[in-house]
Amino acid sequence: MTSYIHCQNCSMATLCLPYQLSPEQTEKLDTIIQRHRPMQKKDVLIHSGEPLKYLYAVRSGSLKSYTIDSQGDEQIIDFHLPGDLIGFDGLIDGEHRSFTQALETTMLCEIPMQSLDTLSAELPGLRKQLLRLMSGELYASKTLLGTLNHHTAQQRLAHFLVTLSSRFQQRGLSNREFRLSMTRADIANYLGLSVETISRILTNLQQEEVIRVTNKLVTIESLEKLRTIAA
Amino acid sequence: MTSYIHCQNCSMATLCLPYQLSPEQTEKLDTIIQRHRPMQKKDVLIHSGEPLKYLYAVRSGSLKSYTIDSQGDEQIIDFHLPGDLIGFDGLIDGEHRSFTQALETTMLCEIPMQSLDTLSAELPGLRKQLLRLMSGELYASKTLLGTLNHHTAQQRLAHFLVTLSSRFQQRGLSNREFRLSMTRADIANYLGLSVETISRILTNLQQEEVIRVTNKLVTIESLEKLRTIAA
DNA sequence: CGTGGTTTTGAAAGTTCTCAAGATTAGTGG
DNA sequence: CCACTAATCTTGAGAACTTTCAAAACCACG
Repeated sequence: MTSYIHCQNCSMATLCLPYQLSPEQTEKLDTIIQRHRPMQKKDVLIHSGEPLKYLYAVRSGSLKSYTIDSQGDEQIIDFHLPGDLIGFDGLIDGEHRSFTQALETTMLCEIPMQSLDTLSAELPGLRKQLLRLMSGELYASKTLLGTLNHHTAQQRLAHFLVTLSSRFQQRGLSNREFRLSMTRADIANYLGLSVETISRILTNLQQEEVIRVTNKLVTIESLEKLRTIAA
Repeated sequence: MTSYIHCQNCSMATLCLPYQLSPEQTEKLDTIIQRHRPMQKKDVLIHSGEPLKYLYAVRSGSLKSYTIDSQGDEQIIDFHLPGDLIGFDGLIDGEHRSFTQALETTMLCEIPMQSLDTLSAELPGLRKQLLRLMSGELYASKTLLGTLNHHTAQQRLAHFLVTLSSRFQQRGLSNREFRLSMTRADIANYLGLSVETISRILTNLQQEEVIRVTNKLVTIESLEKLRTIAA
């Protein structure tokens, strides 16, 4: 056993493709997976329009996905945390549909699409998990749509923080205290608000003793209150 | 050959699961597909929380999918046209995540999820198309997210009409003139606007000679202008 | 320790919403 | 086929929320 990372000993396995696979099957999956070179903050992993040869799984760090609109502006559509898979939106026609950029130092696994397809013919659990992961992303995206459509700025930001909190918890991290790897501008863009509004609401939530914010570090003082606001 | 509908002679086949399947494979797919009883306007096909046993393909008519928020209000997340598949958001845990209701008289095909999975092990083209369809829905959902987030009410509605137009065109119908099976309130809800705003903007677009609206019937007088506005 | 990027805060300006009422359309039963 | 009722749609005016513009404070990196 080398010190290299394998699906068999990856702490994100239950969130990722191996979920539902037996140890032997996981080993099989592991053989098709490659490690990607480490990425530094601001490095771009995927350019929109590129052929989709690989899916990527986040091992550590975080990234944002975005499109560029007709005026050349970014439209952030996703933040990726460890255990997330990246690239599903390109399966329509085999071309990536968005850009993906590292928000901090980030490690990734690289999964050749073709091998994955071949293997999924053989492993029902893998097929199922692929559909589950896409379905989950679809669900998150539609939920977000509902949230943004029908909620105030404060509710949107609260929803964002609650969602982040539970994603960190799923990953074995604290759901009460975490670091925002994205800027306020990124959050604003993602939620369809202005930077100033994000800043003001963070200040408000702090005054109401729902959260505490120190630069990038967020401490949730009352998750209950935050959930109530988000509802 | 009976008069019954089969995948082999369905005009929506290229938008639906049979895309990429050979005639023999399509026939195989057809054997697992059942016809669903016709639905009338306001009939509810799917209740949120129900176990997902079937995916549904729209043959004719249209439907809306929505969730109910904590205040008991509808949040419309999708409109379904012929050729669309319904149910993908429930694959996470085998439970439907939203309600789906007919907007008019509607015919559906019923696809048992289990048989579909079994068959997809055998047919790579079916696997691929399943992923394509989900990916397409994901892409549409994220694009919409970007649109709603960063655009004005007029841009949103224009985008909605342009998207509908091209969906009708894909289905062999006119992209210049079509009937809105949903109410203004449904559109407003979907786009995160108020009914009044929808009404006002439709009037504006008419005055600017971009579209003509007579009740439910929309005629696009300048698709080019509409696209420019939507951008 | 300076420089650039990020965040915060204030005040004015816009866009969209809410409320209210009237007009039109669709659906139902006689 | 008409009349009636409920639902949908339109239009106006004031209110509310969020944005934009502007400037200062803060942080991070070389």
